[in-house]
Amino acid sequence: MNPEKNYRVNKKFFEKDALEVAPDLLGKFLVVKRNEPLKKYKITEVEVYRGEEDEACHAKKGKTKRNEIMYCSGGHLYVYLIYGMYWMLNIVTGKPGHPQAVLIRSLEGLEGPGKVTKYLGINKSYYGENLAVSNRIWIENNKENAGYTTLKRIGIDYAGEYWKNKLWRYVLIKKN
DNA sequence: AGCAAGATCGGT
DNA sequence: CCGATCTTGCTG
Repeated sequence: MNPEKNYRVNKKFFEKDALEVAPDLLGKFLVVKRNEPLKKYKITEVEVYRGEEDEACHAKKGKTKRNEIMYCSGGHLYVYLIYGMYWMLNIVTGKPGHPQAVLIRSLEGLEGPGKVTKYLGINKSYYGENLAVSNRIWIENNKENAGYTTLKRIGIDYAGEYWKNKLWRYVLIKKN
């Protein structure tokens, strides 16, 4: 009997559309196994990048060596370096051939996508990792229901107004 | 082969 | 507001 198995989010969860997965990720736990003891970090802010038509999405110009994992089935990790310094942690969602991913922007007490990866030690070696089966990173369910707000995405001035204005950033409402 | 840009962050 | 820092992808 492996207790971990009862809590890990399965493959099916990630194979839904990014716009459905993103809000459902809020409140759940990101678990990274490095040095014991195992720690769980509550996901508090995520952002959706969805499809080749999305001007802000890395798949906007089709498949490349960097973004090819986005064309795979949901549950894989899309990790890339930005500004030569910060790793961005994304969870691929949806079905194969429909490039989309959810960026993990903040964890409880750890705000900022660059800080999340730096603190957790996420780097290129996590590219393509499968959250459904990996033994060093996965997502765990949380029973508490999560209220959230939607906002515009950050840092995508290069995308046109239409895509810039999409309310594809999801933030967990803090409870007092 | 060369170059511009980038889903960020911390310090002025 | 500005610089750090380097991989990627586009151009020639």
